[in-house]
Parts: sequence; C-alpha cells; structure tokens
Amino acid sequence: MSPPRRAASRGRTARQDSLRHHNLALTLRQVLDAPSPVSRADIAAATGLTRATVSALVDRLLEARLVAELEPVASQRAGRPAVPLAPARGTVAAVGMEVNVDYLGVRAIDLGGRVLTERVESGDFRGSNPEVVLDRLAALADPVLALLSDEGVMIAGTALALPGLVDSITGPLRLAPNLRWWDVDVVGILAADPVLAGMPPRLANEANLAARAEARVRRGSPSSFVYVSGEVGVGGAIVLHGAIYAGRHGWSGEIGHTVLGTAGSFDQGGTLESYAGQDAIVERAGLPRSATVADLVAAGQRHEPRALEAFAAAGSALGVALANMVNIVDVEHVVLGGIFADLAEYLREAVLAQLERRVITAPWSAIELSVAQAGQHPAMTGAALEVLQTLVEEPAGWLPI
Amino acid sequence: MSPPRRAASRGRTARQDSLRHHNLALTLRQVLDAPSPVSRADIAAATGLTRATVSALVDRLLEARLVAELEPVASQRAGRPAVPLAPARGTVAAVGMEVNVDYLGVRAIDLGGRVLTERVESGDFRGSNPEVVLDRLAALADPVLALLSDEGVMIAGTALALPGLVDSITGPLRLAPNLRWWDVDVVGILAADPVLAGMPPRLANEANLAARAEARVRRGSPSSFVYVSGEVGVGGAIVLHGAIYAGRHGWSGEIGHTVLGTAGSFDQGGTLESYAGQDAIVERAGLPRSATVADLVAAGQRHEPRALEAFAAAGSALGVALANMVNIVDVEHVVLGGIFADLAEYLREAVLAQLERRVITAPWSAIELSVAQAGQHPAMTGAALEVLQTLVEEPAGWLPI
DNA sequence: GGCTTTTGTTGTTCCGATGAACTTATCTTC
DNA sequence: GAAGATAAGTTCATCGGAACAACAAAAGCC
Repeated sequence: MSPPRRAASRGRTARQDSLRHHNLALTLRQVLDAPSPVSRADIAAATGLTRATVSALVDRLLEARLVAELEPVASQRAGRPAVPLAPARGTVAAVGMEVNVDYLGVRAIDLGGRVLTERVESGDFRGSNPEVVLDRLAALADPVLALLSDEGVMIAGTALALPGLVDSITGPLRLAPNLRWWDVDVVGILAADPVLAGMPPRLANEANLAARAEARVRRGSPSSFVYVSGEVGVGGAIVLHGAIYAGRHGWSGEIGHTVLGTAGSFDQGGTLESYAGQDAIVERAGLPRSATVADLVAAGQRHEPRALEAFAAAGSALGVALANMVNIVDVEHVVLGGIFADLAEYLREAVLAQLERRVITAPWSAIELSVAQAGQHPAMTGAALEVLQTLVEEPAGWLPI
Repeated sequence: MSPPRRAASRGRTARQDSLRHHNLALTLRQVLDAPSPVSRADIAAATGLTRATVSALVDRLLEARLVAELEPVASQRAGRPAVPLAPARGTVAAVGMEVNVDYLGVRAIDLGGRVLTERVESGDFRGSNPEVVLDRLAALADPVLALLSDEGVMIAGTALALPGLVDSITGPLRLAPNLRWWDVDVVGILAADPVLAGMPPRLANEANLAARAEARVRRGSPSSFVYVSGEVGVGGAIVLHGAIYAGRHGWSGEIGHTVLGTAGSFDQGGTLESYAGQDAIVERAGLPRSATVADLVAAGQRHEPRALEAFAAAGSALGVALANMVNIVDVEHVVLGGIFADLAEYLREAVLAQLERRVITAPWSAIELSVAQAGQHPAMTGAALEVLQTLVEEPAGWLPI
C-alpha cells in the first residue's frame, strides 16, 4: 500500500503525477464550489489551465462519476453553447453522524451537499452508557447505509461528531463532560456493528464540525470567523481562510473553559460555561431546570426581567470570552450557533459591547456578529463535509484504474 | 507573514515549472535546516527524489550561490566519499531590524543563520516621535547595508519588528501602546532614507518574530508552542508545526489584553498586562519605577517578600491567560520569553499550577513550560528569518537566468 | 449563407522527473 | 597491491503531463 500522497503538499516531493493530482482536485473544487453549473471553459478561465488540460481532467472526473454533464441551455450568446458541469447526483454519498446530549442522528449528503437521507432521534444522554448509545447510533446508521447501497450509491466514508475532546480523526474520545463519558474507544465500540466496521468513522468535535458546515453555507464570506456554539456546554471553533483550525490534536476552540470572573484571587474564577451554558442561563432566568431553549425565548418575548437579566449576563460573559479569543486568533467575524443563535436577539447588544470594548483591533476592523445559517444539527452536515473533503482533496483515489 | 506564493500551493494551478519550484525549495530546505552538511545522496534519501534529480537541482542552487560545496572529509566508510553541501556563507544576507521601547537595532544574518553584523542602540522611546526614531534606525541600518554591499553580499531584503499591531508585511503600524505610536506609515517614513527606499522592510509584530527565531533555534522540537514575551508590554505568538500563526491581519497572539480579574461585573476587569507587565511587577514588588529586570532578579535572589509576592501574582495571572490561550489554540508547549525568561525561576511554579488546573486537556497531554533560547533581541533575528523564508520558499527567483 | 464568436478536441512540443547504466572514489580482503 | 565491494554522483533514453496552436462544432448576427 502506498502512502497517501497529497499533491505537492509542503515537505513532500513533487512528482509528475503530483501535478495531475493537484490540478484534478482543483478542477473538482471548481465544479463543487460553484453556485451554478460551470463549463470547461469557465474552469479554464478561473484556474489558468488551458481548455485542453481542463478537458482531459474533466473527462477523468466524468469517468469517476464525481461530475456530471447537464443538458446544454440556450445562452442567448454568440458561440457554441457550453456544456454545464455539476456535481454528480446520487453516485457518491458522505455520511455524517452525531451523538449529542439530547439527540443522535445520521445524515447522508451527496457531492453537491444535498441531503439524501437523514434520521434523528431525541433522547437524554447525560450520564449515559457509551456502549448502549453507540449501539443505538449504529442501529440508526445501518438502514441509511443499506438504503444508499441498494440505490447503487458509493459511500465515500463516515464521520462522527461528538460533544467533547476527541483526538483527531481516529480517537479516542478523551472527555465529553455533558455526556459524562471519558476515554471511550468510540471507533472500537462502533466496530461491533458489521456495517460500520467496514467503514470506521472519522471522529471530530461537534463545534468544529458545525463550523465547517457554517463555512460551507457561507460560501466564503466571511472566509474567517470564530464560531461559538451554545448547547448544554459551550463549544467553539476557528475558521481561517475557509479551513478549520484544528490545533495540535484537534482540541482547539475550547472557549467554554475560558476563565472569567476571578474575584481578585486566581484560585476562584468561573468559566464561560458557568455563565453562558444553557443550564446557567435557565437557572439565572428563574425557570425550572427542565426548561428548553424555546422556554427561554418565550420568556424573552414576555420581557420577563429575570430572563432579560440572565441574557445580559450571559451576553457579557460571552463577549469577554470572545474578545479574549479574537485578540488571540485575530479574526474579526463571530458567528453565534446553537442556542446562542436562538437567543441572538437578546444577547447581541451585550456581546457586541464587550467585543468593541475589549478587542484592541476593533477601531481598525469592526467586529461583525452574525447568526448561524447552517440549519438544524449543523455538526451532522459538517461531519459529512469532513468526509467529502478527503475525497475532494484526493479525487485520484476515486478514478477508475 | 502572509502566505507568499508557494509552488503548487492550494488554489493555484500547478504547471510544469511548479514542480521545479517546489522541489528546488525542498532541496534548499534540506541543506539549510540540516544540523550538519549533507550530501546529494542524503537529500535524495530524505526527499524521495532520485539522485539524478537532486544533482540537477543542487547544480542550480550552486549556480545561484545559495549553497556551497565543502571539502570532502574522510568518512571511514567504503564507497566514494560524499561532497558535503552547506548554506553558502557570505553570499546572501537577510537584514532584520527592530524598534522597541528601550532599544533599536539592526542584525544581518546569512543563509546559515550566522550573524554577519549587528548594531544595537539603547534609548527610551516611550512617547517618542516616530520620524526621529525611524531616522535613527535608518542611520543605524545604512552602514550595515553599505558594509554588506562592499563585501559583495547580496541582500535578500529587510524586515522590521515593532512592538505593536502591524498590518501584515506592508503596514501601516496601527498601534504601539508603549511607544505611544499610532497609525504610523513606517515604510513611508523609512523611504526617506535612500538606501532603505530601495529595499523597503516587511513589517511584523515583535512577539511573532521572536517566536520565529525561537522556532528556529529549537529546530522543530517542539514544533508547536505558544510564545509569551514579557517586555514593558506582554506579547504573544502561536507557532504551529513550525509556522507562525499570523491570523487574518497579522494581529494574532495579543495575549497581553486578555481580560482577567473581573470582580463579578464585566465592566471592570484588568488585563494580563496590568498584572504581569514589567511596570506592574516592579510596582507590586515595591521597587522604584526605574527598576530594571536585573533589579527584579536581584530582589528575587535576596528573597524579598514583596518581590516574591509580585512574582507569584504575575505568574498566576500569566498562567490563567496562558490556560485560556492553550484551551483555544490547542498547543501543549509554552515558551517564556523576554523578562519572563529572566524571571522564569520565580514564575514557573505559579504558571504551571494554573495551567495544570485550567487546561482541560492537561490530563492527557501534560503542558510543558520552557525558557526561550533564542538569545538577545530574538525579534531582530526573527525579522531576518522572515526575509530568509521568502527566499527559501521561492529560490527560483534567485536563479541566474 | 457567409461571418463572427465561443466551446471543446486533436496533435505536437517542451519541460521535468525517473530509472538504468556508467564513472568515480573510497574501503576491504586476500 | 590487485581484485572486489560499496557508495556518490553523472549521463541518457523514456515517459507523464501541461502548453500551444490549429481545428472542428455549434451557436448568433447581418
């Protein structure tokens, strides 16, 4: 087995076929990332490759069924009409899975990012047994994978989003505080399922994957942002020039544990999560422990003073922690996800006030704050995109011999 | 510090000559980064290129006078003796400059990182006039550049380290709090000097460049670390896999402005600098405002209670801020630079205590704390290395036509 | 119906890495 | 000290891959 060679990546020697790999990946990205179908000539113009070269590359992608030709449409312009190229539909799927505190799910997307199938189950997995929960996930995934196989869809791979610290890709899961799981060999347990044993999931942190999904729907504007995801815990991620910043092990973005509110002595001091986690907000708002996000929003709409005060406190804490993060990573756009998206209306002012005050670069580059657009369960989509990315970076592996 | 064009870098089309560029840079790095001279055969073995290819590439590097052949040494082994290759000496120089709060200087290094010349002047530049100071810097740089030219050394370029926020590479300097400079067109002012007008310096933050020098002396272990530099201000930088993480504008690593010690309300709250900046430590130690680092160290050696207490407070604050940073960027090694290096003995315990307590990944990957090894004025070296890097990444530009 | 314009394809050429054979320079062994 | 053995570096034919230019195809324009 040859080592996985990426085209001319840093430190590796560039051979003849590195060129092909690189340009093939480049061409594929042009098709996948374009908002509407593109022609070979468009790709040539965008990449600087010649039309001849692009034609040869596209031929390979067509053969591999990664790209499809659509019917030409009348362009109303002079010249031979272009053949529109689009991501192939129903040929290749990527499967994203997620285990979170209150639900688990499976979502399959195709090369165009279209959802092919999805299954989501609610539950309460705080303090749950990993084997039991992961068995349940496998039971959810099996029919999805079977359905895809029946339809002749090739499965590019699987990935699993987890609300905790995961060693990049292969695991193990070190710690998921709100599940109360630690040192769980997730891949090993899932391998008990015969189907998943054949395509072990890549593991990653839920917030990082949600940020990936967000980066995709934004299609590059902004291409760099900090993503904070409010769930039971508070997660974060950094997207720089469209790519997830994973850190050394994949443990980056743990904003939830930012220390705030030390009262003079550094031995006390609560973390962001203790101010802006869902439980903290609910408690401060004076709602019962079982209150949901919807209950919080409702309280806000009724202008309940205690709720508004809780939102302001959470917003300030979030703003301070985000300012620290922005000062360190130098990214001027912040995206609110999870429950922070639902509560954005009530948090916005306090968050922005702290950001504008604490971020030293604010006078030269205003901090923008926006609400996540990636829809329900973005980490599931992000997990599938993670798989897709490996394919997009290495399309040569999918070519017919 | 932004990504200068790499051969076949992401998003660019790879042409035939991209291969050459890439492999040429790869070969050059092998020679420059090796601790001792290497042969063509060594390079071939290390890179996977064939000896034939390496020979051809090395010939070009010899012609460009970037690499030199040394006298063969008896290897005591069978076989034809290898021709040792080393960075060329005295052919190409990179010039690093620095303006800081209490000194300014110029340092020229060659391809091997050897210091060719350097000039440093002390001063007190708080609240200084940028034109005056930069004129003085130019007056310091001119003879250095002249000397190099006289000796037939080609100058690869210049770079300038500044203790503040600089827009990547071309400036302007947005803010240097301790100089009390803001929105200074540094490159424009230096262009009044006829010599520097011909080779305008790249600008970057002092801490980022010091971290670059540190990464160089460490030669890759650790290849990822957080660097905190205590000066009058507190600067920071992130090195990931040997490369400086610059952020979106080059404003990353501003750990000095981390908010700590908010007493319940988020409207108060001091920054790290107000606990661990030199002035803060001096004041808390009960020393006169004019006290130097040496005075602080002396007070520590005399076990003066107020000094030790000040060190403990600074260490705790630093530890909390570093923990926040490590949680966000996921790097398990911390390097203390500037005055923190001198005071490391007294800070270590408090810093480590906070790190071990606050970094959530500490149980799985112990945080290591070490002292900077890059010597005096590392940012000057780092600035020169910044220039060198552009050459190393694009050696093709230096080839004879 | 010729002309223009744009798309996609077909050779040919050129560049760069490979691989095998060859030369060079040492050590080893009898 | 001559004959291998071993390793370093070079030479040359070959091959893969992109560029370039010429050409065919399919439209609109007058």
